[in-house]
Amino acid sequence: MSNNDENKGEACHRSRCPVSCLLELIGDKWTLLVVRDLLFDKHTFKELQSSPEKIPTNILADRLKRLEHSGLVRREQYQERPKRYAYHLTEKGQDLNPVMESMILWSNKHIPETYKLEDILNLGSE
Amino acid sequence: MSNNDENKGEACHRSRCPVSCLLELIGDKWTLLVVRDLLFDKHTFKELQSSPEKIPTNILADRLKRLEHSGLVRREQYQERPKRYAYHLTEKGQDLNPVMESMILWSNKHIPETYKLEDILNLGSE
DNA sequence: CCACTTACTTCCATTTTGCAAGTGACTAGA
DNA sequence: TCTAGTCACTTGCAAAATGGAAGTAAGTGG
Repeated sequence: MSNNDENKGEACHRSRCPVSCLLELIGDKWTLLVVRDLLFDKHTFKELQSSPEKIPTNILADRLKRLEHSGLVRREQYQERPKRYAYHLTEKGQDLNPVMESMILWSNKHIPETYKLEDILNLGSE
Repeated sequence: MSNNDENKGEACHRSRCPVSCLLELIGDKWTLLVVRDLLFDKHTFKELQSSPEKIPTNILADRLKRLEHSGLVRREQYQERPKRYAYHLTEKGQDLNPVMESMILWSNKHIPETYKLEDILNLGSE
């Protein structure tokens, strides 16, 4: 990361459309799954890696870096020796909750067999 | 559409997570922009092509096919000679509106200079 | 006939993905 | 001390996806 990269949180946008701009941050098959897991109290690399969709580790590392760079996620050391890191959503990241919720509602209506919100919470505590 | 195509709207999912399943349909940088345009009354290939993000034509054709295949979009001929086609959202596709709205709210809050909903509607009528 | 339009398709170099294997730092046990 | 194991990644590489440009098919209008 050079100095030039840092002054703007983001690179130049394709347009000023809010949908387009958000898609530049989360527009792919994996990023929102990471956000989902962070919302549902998974915080270490290991925990994020072990989700049922089986995200490849290089993709996970990349997405965490991007999310951190775009200010949605904060990486913090939770242990000194050996050094271990945990990832947490910033407020900006947590604000994606309504997006996530509307997506869940859509899928529950249109894709049979998808887990309801309660199912997800129950699964998490098993 | 044959009977065979219909029973499988989709291939096998990565998981039964509603977020993951929806991402298999719209999880990329372009698909939701097409849905956005269809929501905002753009219906021909030409119109969709001319959005400010400048989607490549091969990607647009591919995304329209996928959206049609997953039942979010319907392709219909609106003119006989020469044959011309228009794309419209099905009810399933229109139901993505709340997702779109929550995304717009997020961007308006967190990304400066993004258009508000009114701005978008005004631009459309110019 | 020629230019022009719409709705795509094809070609191909570059980029991104996805899988497997490897690395570095450390701990705990024989 | 040697060995195995854990966590948090990184690296290598083949395969797939993307993006830009050019081409094509089917028409219209002059």
